[in-house]
Amino acid sequence: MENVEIAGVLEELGNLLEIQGSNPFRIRAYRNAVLTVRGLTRPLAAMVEEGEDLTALPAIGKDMSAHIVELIQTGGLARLAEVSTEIPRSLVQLVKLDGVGPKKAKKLWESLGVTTVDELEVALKAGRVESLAGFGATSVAKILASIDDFRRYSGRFLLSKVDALIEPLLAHMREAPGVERIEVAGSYRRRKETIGDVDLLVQAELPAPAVMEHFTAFGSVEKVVAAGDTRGSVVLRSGLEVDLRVIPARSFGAALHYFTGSKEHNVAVRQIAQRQGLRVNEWGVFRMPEGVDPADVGKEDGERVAGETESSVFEVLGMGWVPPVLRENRGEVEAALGVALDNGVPDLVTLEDIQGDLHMHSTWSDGKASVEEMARACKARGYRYLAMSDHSPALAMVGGITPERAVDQWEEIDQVQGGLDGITIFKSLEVDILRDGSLDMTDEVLEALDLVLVSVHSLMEMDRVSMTDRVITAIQHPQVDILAHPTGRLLGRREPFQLEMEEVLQAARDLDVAVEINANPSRLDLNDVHAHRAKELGVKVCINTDAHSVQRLDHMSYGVDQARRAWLSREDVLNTMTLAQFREWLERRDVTTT
DNA sequence: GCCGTTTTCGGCCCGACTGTTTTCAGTCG
Repeated sequence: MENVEIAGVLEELGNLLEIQGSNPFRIRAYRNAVLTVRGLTRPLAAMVEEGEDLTALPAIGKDMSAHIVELIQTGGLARLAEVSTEIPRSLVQLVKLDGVGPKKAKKLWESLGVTTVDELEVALKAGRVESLAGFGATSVAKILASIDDFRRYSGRFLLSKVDALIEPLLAHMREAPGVERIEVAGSYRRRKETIGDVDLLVQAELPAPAVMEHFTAFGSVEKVVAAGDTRGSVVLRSGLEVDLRVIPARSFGAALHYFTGSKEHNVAVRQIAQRQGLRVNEWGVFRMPEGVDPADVGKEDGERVAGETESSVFEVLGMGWVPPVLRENRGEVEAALGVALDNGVPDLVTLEDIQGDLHMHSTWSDGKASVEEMARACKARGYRYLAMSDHSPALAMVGGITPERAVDQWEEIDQVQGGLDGITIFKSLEVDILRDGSLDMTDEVLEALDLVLVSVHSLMEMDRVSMTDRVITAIQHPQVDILAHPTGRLLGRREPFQLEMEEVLQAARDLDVAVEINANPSRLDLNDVHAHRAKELGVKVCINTDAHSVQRLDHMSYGVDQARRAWLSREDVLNTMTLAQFREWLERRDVTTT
């Protein structure tokens, strides 16, 4: 059993215990164990195999260790089976709804027999919830709205989750007999924020029954939906559907292009081909014989002119190769043809271009690692600078930094800096934007900081006009440098709050404030569309991880993918600057006022 | 349920907001 699956089971058990009303500290123990398991780089199954003591891991004690061993050895967990006889497992879905927590879920179940989101919707609409103690008309409306959000995202997986789920599958498939090459196509290859299902392409000579057999025999397969000669489809225990296609070498590039999509991109490319008397499908690019009805043509009829490599497909159509992240039919086809843009498809920013991470937390607020650990980890990632930006006091639950403690933290930063060369630590804070747009920190501290990030963490249900005023008021403060996670969205969990992004971006341009692409895979906020707009307006975009642990500094790649999907180049991104350039940027207002 | 230790059990991040109440439980972060 894979680590992600183990984490999933422990998480579900913890959630069920919470609904049952179990000791809250026991619940937290489960959550902490889940964090540990998710953060491991080695498979627990291998550690158990080698007889390692799992209780040496943080947050894993006697019971958790036993749970994990049981899961690995039996594939199941008796404790979970036991709990699910007392309480329906589907109740954990209710808790994911905004406005429904464990107590309300339990009440809905005990009073009305509601066990699923569908049943809850029926009960809400029948007016049976409103009369329950603790519920009212307002909460009914709120829950109904969050059911809509829930539906919109159900069945989709975060890109980071898919990364974790398919890595073992890819390793498994590399060992299949006759496999020459493996690629993941689809929205995964385009690096979309969420993924519906996974399209796996395998290059092998047909027929290749052993490849399909190997595929369906993968350990995490729950259900085999289809298993033919060239195409198979399975559902993994995680609920992720994976389609496999076996493709001969001569067609691999064409298939990779075809199955990478997007559908809209493919349509546009096929139109280009048609104008040139060419036909593009997943088997290749073909020149059609004169005077033949296309309806009578087989999949590989005509003269094959391309298909073995993906770039050959573009080339034969007179196009440059288009990076998958751009294939949304948003101008990339024209750009690759050299008709819409002078310089074709832009040179996109890469992870290697990133010189620093300007948003992260330490144990001074809710981070897991010390200032020194974070700084050393940034240095290990090749960065030249970082900003230590813990929370301000309005986020009391995370122990935000008061003006007094800020001064103490600076001392520690100076000490760490003194023992560390090759990387520069900027003193920063992620300051809360309060209801009226004022900032949750004294001007004295703000002026003393190297860099100020601001963000909204509360009162997210304001109307569009008030929220827009609030954010613009905040960035008008003369010390503000970066607007962090501008819309507050949490993929699959919370919609972005109401915000007139165009006004905010224009204000950011006028005020010379940068906007963030938060690289946390659950946020990716700004989205690709807004980040692209920022580029058009000349607003600097900053890609930050918002890491709360050393491990999560690696989320940077998700932020870079998002920036690439937004067409951003190195020069559009603030933290690709050299240290000297960035220092200069920090002084930009002083320069313009003199 | 984990952890650390005062080595065998007590501590474990908690304040703001909301909608429901009529003094606060539940949710959120």
